[in-house]
Amino acid sequence: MLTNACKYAIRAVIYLALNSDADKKLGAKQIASELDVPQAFLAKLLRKLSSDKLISSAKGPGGGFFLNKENLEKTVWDIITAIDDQQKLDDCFLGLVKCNSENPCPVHYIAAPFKEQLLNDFKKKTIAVMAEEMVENGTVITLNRFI
Amino acid sequence: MLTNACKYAIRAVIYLALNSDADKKLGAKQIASELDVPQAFLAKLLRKLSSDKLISSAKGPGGGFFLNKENLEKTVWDIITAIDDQQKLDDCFLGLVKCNSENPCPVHYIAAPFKEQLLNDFKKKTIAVMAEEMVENGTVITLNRFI
DNA sequence: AAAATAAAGGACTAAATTGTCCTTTACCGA
DNA sequence: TCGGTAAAGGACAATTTAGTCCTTTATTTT
Ligand code: FES
Ligand code: FES
Repeated sequence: MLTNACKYAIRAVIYLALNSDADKKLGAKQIASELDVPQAFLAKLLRKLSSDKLISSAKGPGGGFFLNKENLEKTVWDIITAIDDQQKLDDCFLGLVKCNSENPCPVHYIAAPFKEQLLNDFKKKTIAVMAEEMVENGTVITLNRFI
Repeated sequence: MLTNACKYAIRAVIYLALNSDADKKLGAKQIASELDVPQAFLAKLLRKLSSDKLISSAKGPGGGFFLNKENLEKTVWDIITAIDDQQKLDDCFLGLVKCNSENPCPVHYIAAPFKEQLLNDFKKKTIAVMAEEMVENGTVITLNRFI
């Protein structure tokens, strides 16, 4: 579905949404350790997100990554398309060339509504909204390694 | 979600369910061409399925692969576990170490019911039932390359 | 028996994904 | 202005997944 790279990136951005701002930047090292993800690999992903303006960064002492107002209005979909060259969210679950209701595979009727919902969420909800919902639901803890 | 290998294998078995029996065996080459899948790769998968007694085979002229009664009572889950060493169907969609409702990720409430349904289908429905449903729904065509 | 056929088996290659490491650049504070 | 800090960048390595190819073995037909 999503690559590891993509999952790391999404988690990192949500983590930033919840824990950073222009006055509280976070280093790649710190984020990686909080998310229990390989440092250098995450650093590379953060660079990509930064160059795509999905997150903000500052060099030097006291520097790091954070989200500004524009960044908070991006969507998970923006992250997915930035990291995974070609994403496979609308692929058929059983590998048919095309997933559609005219020629559904045996699990299509289960998979299709799910994919639709998921895509809708990914495309419509901003990072800010996602983060907000997590706070409301008390699911903040889920982003780090302690189950 | 599922590897290509696994998808190929599932499609091949369903294809066999619909088109083969002890008196009408199908060669790897033929199946691969019908499913538009790499021959040698599929052949390897078929060997594995055969050695795991999920499909039947016969060597020599007139030989090939087919499903016997026992084979028809296997499930998609059997195929998945035979091909993908460790499957990732219950992984969290955003890469949390554990997917559960105590610590749901932002898409958990969408993903969880889907995964449950999918797993249930994969584990409960036999190949025979799957194939039957496809015939009833007229979805046979979907297994080959012509959308 | 010989030839043809098709699976069984396994060595090998290719590509994509995941991950590491080192150098450079920019920035801050002393 | 100098030293430390942290991102930017890119080369490189490792692993996993995907796919090919060739040889062997069993079976059938002539
Ligand atoms: S056709 Fe297979 S998931 Fe839609
Ligand atoms: S916790 Fe992420 S899908 Fe369940």
